[in-house]
Amino acid sequence: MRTALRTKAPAEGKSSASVAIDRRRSVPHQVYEVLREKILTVQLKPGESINERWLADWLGVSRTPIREAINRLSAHGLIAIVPNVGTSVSLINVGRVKEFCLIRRSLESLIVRHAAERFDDSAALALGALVDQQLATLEEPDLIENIVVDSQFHRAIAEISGLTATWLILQHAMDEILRVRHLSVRLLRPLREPIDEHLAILDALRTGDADRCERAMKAHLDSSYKHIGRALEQHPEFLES
Amino acid sequence: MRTALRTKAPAEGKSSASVAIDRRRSVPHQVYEVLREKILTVQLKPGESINERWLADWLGVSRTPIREAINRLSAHGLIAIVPNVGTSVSLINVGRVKEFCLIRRSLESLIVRHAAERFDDSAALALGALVDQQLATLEEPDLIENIVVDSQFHRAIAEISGLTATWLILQHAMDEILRVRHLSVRLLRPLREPIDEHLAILDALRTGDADRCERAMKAHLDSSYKHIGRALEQHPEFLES
DNA sequence: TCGCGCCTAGTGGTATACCAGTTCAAATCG
DNA sequence: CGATTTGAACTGGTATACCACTAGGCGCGA
Repeated sequence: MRTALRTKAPAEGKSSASVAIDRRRSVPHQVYEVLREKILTVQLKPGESINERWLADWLGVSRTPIREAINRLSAHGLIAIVPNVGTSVSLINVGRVKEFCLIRRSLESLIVRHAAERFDDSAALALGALVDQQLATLEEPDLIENIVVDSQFHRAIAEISGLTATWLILQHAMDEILRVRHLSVRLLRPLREPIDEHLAILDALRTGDADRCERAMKAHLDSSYKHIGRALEQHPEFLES
Repeated sequence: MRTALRTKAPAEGKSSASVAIDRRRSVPHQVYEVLREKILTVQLKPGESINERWLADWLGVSRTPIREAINRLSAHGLIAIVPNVGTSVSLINVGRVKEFCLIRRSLESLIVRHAAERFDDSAALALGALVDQQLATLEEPDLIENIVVDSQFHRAIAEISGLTATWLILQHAMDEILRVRHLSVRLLRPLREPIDEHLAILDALRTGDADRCERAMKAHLDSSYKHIGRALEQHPEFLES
């Protein structure tokens, strides 16, 4: 529990960060992005402790922006802060993940319905390209690239729908789900099924039939839900309570 | 724009705050609650500027916890921070409010369906009491009490459903809507219709028919949507762009 | 040897001082 | 008299020092 980030930076004089902080943009925002990335990809494992002072030294900034970033992550449930005790990457709460899947199902249905109304040729082109890109990932040995493209597909639909606030909310729910998917990223190979489901959604969007779109999306997310359940079972060491 | 909070505290030596900060609980959290309350009830009007240092003096704490609270409010869109310029209460973005109504419709449907499955006698009792309480507010001259009880009704359903994360997300979306409702709080009297709709939802819950519950909830929210639209039209001075 | 209590190191929380950028208005020059 | 410039006041952003509290190890006493 104490090792945490410590092992990574062998005390090289000053700020040996692999991730450079660019002073032009908001420092707290960059710290937030860096940590979020590392948590979602499970480079920072659930339960690992986080030390504000160490992070500050590592990134070459003061504790203040670090605290700000950590507070945001804590608000999203990715980090658990226990006053006077310590901060650590949140364990995965199974109930929470399942609830987020429900939320996702609900909001992505809303999104795809709106996307159906605003669908046009350029949207079709963009989604088609993403499906092709995802097909290419079938050759990859692990899931990592597949997950990225998969997320981009859903994001693209959200952009077509124009529901930006909804996407923002959804993204926070997705974070927890994404983390679970990354758990087994090295063990599994990309599958064909989800891509076929994406194609089904794209076909539905082409017809402009909102009900059909919603059905296709729900079918896709329901099958995704099963995979998530399996991934959770394989990693009981990261689960809460 | 500069007057803002200034006018309120006529420089009375030290910390003339009407809201006392209790050192036992988290200071930033309390500051957050105080500001959120004042923004949602439109005691702090959209567009009003906010001064960190003034707030810090007023509440008798340092700027650090103030900044933390303001950052959280900014993340939820209630406050707009412009670097090197100033911080102010966000103007109301009509598109955003409408989108939040959609999100609410979506998530409250999810919630009421789950509540239908977990509905029992004690739940019926609690909701019944809230409807009675809301009936009592019909005598009140303004909406303020009515809005509070109305929110409690929806919250109670969320608690019955057990979907705590969903309610948390929903609450953030509701904040923006609540602010709009408070705009015309002094002008309007409580109406009978929404209460009847609440009764319809309660009846549907009693039958345990999830589909019927969802229909009742959507009908309720759709009629609520119309009222919100009207409230927005009456206050163009607070709207964005 | 076992158990209790103290003590130190380390945590997050808070206060404060300083910095860079922006605004607005007064003063100065044409 | 008007346009321009310059500077003071104020903004949010950052760094740093200090504080209260906890955990866990170490030693002392039974």
